[in-house]
Amino acid sequence: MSTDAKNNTALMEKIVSLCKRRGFIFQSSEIYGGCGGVWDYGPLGAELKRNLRTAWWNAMTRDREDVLGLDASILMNPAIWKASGHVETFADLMRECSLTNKRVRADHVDPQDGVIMNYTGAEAATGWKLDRVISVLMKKGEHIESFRKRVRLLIASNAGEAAGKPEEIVLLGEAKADAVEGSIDYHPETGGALGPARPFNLMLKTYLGPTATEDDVTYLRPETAQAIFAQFKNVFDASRVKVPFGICQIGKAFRNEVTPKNFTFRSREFEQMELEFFIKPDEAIEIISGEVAAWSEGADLSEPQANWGWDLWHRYWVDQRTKFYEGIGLGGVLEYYWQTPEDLAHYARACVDILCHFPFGTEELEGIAARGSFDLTAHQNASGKSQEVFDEELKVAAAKLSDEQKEAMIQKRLAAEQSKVKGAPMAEADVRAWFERLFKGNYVPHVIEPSAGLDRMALAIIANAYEETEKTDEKGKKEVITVLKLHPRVAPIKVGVFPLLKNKPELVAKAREVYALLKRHMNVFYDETASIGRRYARQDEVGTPFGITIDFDTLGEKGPELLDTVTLRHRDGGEQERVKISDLLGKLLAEVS
RNA sequence: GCGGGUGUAGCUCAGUGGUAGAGCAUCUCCUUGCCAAGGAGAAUGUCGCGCGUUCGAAUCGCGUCACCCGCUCCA
Repeated sequence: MSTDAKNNTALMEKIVSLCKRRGFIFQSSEIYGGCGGVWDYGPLGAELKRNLRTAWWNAMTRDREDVLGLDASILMNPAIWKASGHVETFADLMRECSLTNKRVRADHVDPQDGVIMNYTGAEAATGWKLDRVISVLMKKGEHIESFRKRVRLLIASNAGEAAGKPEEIVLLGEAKADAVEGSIDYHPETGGALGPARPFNLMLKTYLGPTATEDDVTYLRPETAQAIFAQFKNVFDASRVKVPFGICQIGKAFRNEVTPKNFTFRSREFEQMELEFFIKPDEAIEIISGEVAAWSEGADLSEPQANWGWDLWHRYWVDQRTKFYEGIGLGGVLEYYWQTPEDLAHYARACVDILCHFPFGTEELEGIAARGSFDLTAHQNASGKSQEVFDEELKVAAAKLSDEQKEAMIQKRLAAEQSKVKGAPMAEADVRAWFERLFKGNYVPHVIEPSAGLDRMALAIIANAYEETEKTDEKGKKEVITVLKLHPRVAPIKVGVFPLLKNKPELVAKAREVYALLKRHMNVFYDETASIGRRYARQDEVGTPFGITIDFDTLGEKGPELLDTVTLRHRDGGEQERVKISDLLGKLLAEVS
């Protein structure tokens, strides 16, 4: 491992340790030896997550007029997961290459010809050993030396750093076995022997109903989005909204990750915050507004416009989400990855990953995808229930189009279908049928989906707030001071209240008074033990942005002008100011909300 | 899933076959007039879990669980 990587691993370990020590995050079921890939939030972690949830909910729905909230259940009719493609994609039997662990679908192995070569194991100069039989297919026409080189490379890449350089790996007990033709027991690319066929379903299976038969199988949702699509029509009908509008939801989702790792970053139970923002198809915009606005560098994205198509809406949401992250203190550490046409799923038109710097690398916090009408159409087809909306404005505008204008739109779309990078083009008859509905004012809305992970967000906040400084005291003793520079809006504790000395009842009484005053409005921590410096330090370590100290001036000992004033200490920089108790609440609320 | 590593007090770690330790943190009392001060005392672990070897296991062996690192996976 490089020095950087070691430092980053050490940093991550310190963060994990702080999280446990101070009650942010604990390992699940720890007293029973833990439980893989799941984590519990302690008192401070619960507050942090709650603050993030509230910030997201306010930004996405409460502060807007065009987004509605939803709170759907985790368990749903399994037909939803069939329609969405989740069951099909992950219920397949897969076989794993014994050399590289690359997986192939069991029913999709191309037949191979060649000679089977067996080895009893392998070893390396580093002392590393592989003590199991390796069976690899030497393909027809492959030279024995290039074959051996290839095997060494595959072994090295799977063993990681322990095995050292590939060319220094020694293959043991080489033995030529049978020649095979049309064998489906070897990986088509690597030639490694394939293991038994096993299901690799990333969804957590459960039984709905006490009889627990195969008929009762359902899944814990692997994402919250599908519930929004499934309830789209109900929300639409119940809320007197018009497209464009959105539905957002916060909730738990579950995935049987093969390898949970990086603390809470990839876990099997996690919380998502998702918005499905429904928009008109571009063709509808063209009919109503005459044209679809084009994006250019520096375009004004602050206020949505009637002539925006999916591209501008997509960029608008990237902009909105960026502003959100800036508002919780993650502004400076974000990166963006615009997926290329090759990266994109066949139904997606564009997808931006918002990435954030973590000690273990730059990883995805949120994905913002333009998914067209893929999801609603899939549910419309599978359920047989129309997911179309009727748009009066569109119907009126379409009625004014000439037949030539209509045909020109159809031709334009047909050409676009032919030049698709991924997926089959839509048949002409289907395109014409779709326009037929559109001209009458009916369409299935398209969607922009900003999908964020709450646990990742919480981890990003903690990791990026973590700061160590070395301090030397009067005796020359060096010590490391840890500060979590959390944004006041997300900090679990907003302010600490301290009497300067606990053996002076007047100070304690006054401090309790201030504590009671603030407590009803924010999370406040009262502390009277140990020295004032230590109390400040304790709060710095958990990211409390403010400290209030009640001293003898507060009691009026230095004159009436300081009576009922306190020291307000700022975590970042440590500067102090004298504030009247009556001004405290307003001043603090402005900072923390 | 494969390979490597780790697992001892809340945290960081020492302890390699013979009665479980240190520093920090925690709690109590005293002291303390603004940035991890000092004193006195207290509490805290069947050494991840199970099985085995041994007169005797934190220590040796096997298994298992969890975490970390490297592969792999991540719709």
